[in-house]
Amino acid sequence: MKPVTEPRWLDERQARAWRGYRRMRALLDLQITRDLAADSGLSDADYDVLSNLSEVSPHRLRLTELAATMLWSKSRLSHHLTRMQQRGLVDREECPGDARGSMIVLTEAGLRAIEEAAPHHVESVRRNMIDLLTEEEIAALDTLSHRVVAHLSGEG
Amino acid sequence: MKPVTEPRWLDERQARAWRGYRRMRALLDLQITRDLAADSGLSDADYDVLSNLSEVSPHRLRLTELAATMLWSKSRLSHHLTRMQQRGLVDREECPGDARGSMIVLTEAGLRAIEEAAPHHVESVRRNMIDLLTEEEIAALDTLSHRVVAHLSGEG
DNA sequence: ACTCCTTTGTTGACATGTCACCAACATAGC
DNA sequence: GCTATGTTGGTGACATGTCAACAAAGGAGT
Repeated sequence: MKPVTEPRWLDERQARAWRGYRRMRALLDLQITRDLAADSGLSDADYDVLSNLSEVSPHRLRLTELAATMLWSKSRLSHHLTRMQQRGLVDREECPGDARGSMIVLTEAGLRAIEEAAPHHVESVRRNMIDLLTEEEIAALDTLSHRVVAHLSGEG
Repeated sequence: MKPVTEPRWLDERQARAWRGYRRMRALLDLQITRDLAADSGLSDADYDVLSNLSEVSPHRLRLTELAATMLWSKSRLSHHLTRMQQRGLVDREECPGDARGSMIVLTEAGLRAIEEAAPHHVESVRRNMIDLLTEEEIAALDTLSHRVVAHLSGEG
């Protein structure tokens, strides 16, 4: 009276693809983190924060907005920003029109950091992933990932 | 005298693919972690450890071996095993033939845990990823990921 | 204005991962 | 046997992430 339904195990190719994805994910992460640290002294998290801030017009965002964009919890972001603020990469400003709010601002040093880091980072991404793929594979990855993202964003 | 070479930025499709991959990675992780915790009370890390142990013949591995398979540092694994050991999922035994060594053994409870977790986990993997992809996309992901893994394993 | 509910960002306690270092041991070459 | 060197697993200090609780505002309905 236990087995609800026989589980639909993955077939060989699916299993290979899944394991490959997981392993690529792990190794790629390690390598890109290493490169980033060596080239720029930034962590992945630092780079993400700086990158998102530098991509908006007056280099500033509400904490909540930034957290939503990055798929981070507000708590995690707040903690991390405290550390980045101590290093002078970002700053907190009062939010006009909402006294609770906190505006996260890219500092001069932060801007310089991301501008110096970006070229190296792109090189790393190319070297370790993008340049290893064919046009078709890039297209497939594009389509496939956006479909999965849509699924995961849409429902729970 | 600054710019070494003009960085080879990603073109539009490459950038879309890269961002999509990153976002899929983040969301998929969150979802699978949530499902795993809800269905089995295990973390990703727990599942990985148990899964690797259950896949070898006498359900036991040297710590170093296990760490290498999982791409974890020995330190991380040692810490995590201490916690899992306190929960009764694994055990440490002396290693015959190498007095330094530590054999990591799957306990009865650990075996039961992974056996109960596996079907739910596969369902989650299917629902959130595999079943969303076409045959061709799975094939592409398989090929592509193994090429990247080979690159990252081969050299630094 | 007042109540009720939500949102915002922060904090502290705790879980987890990283790093540098260490003691115990194995192994090779002498 | 003995020494030099590398390996194994563990440890503590610290960096980072998670979670629940919180104070301070905002905002809707009346």
